[in-house]
Amino acid sequence: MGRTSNTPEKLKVALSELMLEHSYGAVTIDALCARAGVKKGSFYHFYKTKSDLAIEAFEHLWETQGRPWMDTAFSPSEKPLDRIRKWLKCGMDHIMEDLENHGRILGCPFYNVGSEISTLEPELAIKIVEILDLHQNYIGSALREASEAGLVEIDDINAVALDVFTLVEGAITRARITNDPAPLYSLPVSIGRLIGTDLGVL
Amino acid sequence: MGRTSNTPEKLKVALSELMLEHSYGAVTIDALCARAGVKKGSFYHFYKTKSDLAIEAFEHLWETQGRPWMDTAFSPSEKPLDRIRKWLKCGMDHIMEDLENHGRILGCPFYNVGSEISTLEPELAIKIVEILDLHQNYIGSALREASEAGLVEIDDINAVALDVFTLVEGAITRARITNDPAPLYSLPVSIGRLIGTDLGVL
DNA sequence: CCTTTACTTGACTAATTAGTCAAGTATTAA
DNA sequence: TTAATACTTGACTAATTAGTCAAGTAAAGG
Repeated sequence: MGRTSNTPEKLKVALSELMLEHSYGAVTIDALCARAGVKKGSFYHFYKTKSDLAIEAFEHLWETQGRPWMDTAFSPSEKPLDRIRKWLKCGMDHIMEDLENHGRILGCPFYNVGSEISTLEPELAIKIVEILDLHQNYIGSALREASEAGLVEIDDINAVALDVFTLVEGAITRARITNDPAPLYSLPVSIGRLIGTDLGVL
Repeated sequence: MGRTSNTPEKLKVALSELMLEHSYGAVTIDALCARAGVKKGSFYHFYKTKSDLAIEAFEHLWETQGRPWMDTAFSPSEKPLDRIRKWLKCGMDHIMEDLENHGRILGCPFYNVGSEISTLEPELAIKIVEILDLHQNYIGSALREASEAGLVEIDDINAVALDVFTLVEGAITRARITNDPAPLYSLPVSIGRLIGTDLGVL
């Protein structure tokens, strides 16, 4: 009973965008509501704090963007190493789209906001870590398959998956800081070194 | 003439600490002055904005901590690859000290704040990029020497130096987000893969 | 159709934060 | 010693931001 509403969705999208365009802390409730096209009372009808909304916003971001992207790239229909190539390619394309649309490299919301809020918003940090781990598992499972197929020789697959993901996130963060995609270009070669097989050009 | 003052220094130190403990945006002028033991009027006597102070704070941080650390680690008296080992060792020690003193992994101020403010404070971002480049040059020059000494075989030394630095920064950032030093342990091995020579245990 | 109720709105208060300033103080350098 | 002045202070204003609420609206479900 009573009316229904897509206000929560609008707020999640607005916060996701604003966090990435500026920073988590720089997003005021007023600016958030303005972007969402919603009045402040509505925000407080659904959420107690910005942090509460952020947790849902990150879940939403993962479900609507992260997971679909990862599922596509890491589809079992591709050969294991091709999955990693496809992942890098899609990520790169997405970053270049941001650059065209915003004139900025926006980077990864999970890493950006994670490092910003880790000492301030423990519950939000937990959610972010959860999602980072999900990403990493995709890489781990591709490497495991590649290893089983004899395409690579890796002792500690989880450690290498972490390295690969860490290098990529580090490069994306650097790209955001410098607003320059240059640090991303060498990733296929560098990841090749980490896993012991050149990934070639994307 | 007139009195002298160490207020600017106290403010730089206070901001450096608070940025790392919380975030750049979360530091209010009031909190900053309280930490520095200084009244707000004094802050405005010396600086126009927090961003102005931050630029000097980062310079100060580099001169008093970053550069001495890098100069010690990358001393020409060490063999080129030992310099990288020493750099990692010192960094690791420093991070573990933070963990003991604050109960937190605080990470790298340049990377943390850089990714937070890159879309908001262009001049501050420029200063941060400048300092990141300085760090990277130390690695590049050690690798160049190692290469000339035949200790490693690397085509594009600058690219590999970037990779090494990026991997380390990515790992430190992850450690901050998760408040767990685990991502750092594998760095010597992983960097070994990037440069083509195992660095062994620190 | 009509009742119930979830949602919306705008106008409000309270709290925080930024920024100003005139008066006072301490130190330098002549 | 003292005059000049750089720095300090606390009390102030202004602006921003968070958060509240009573009254109104619209849709779901009977």
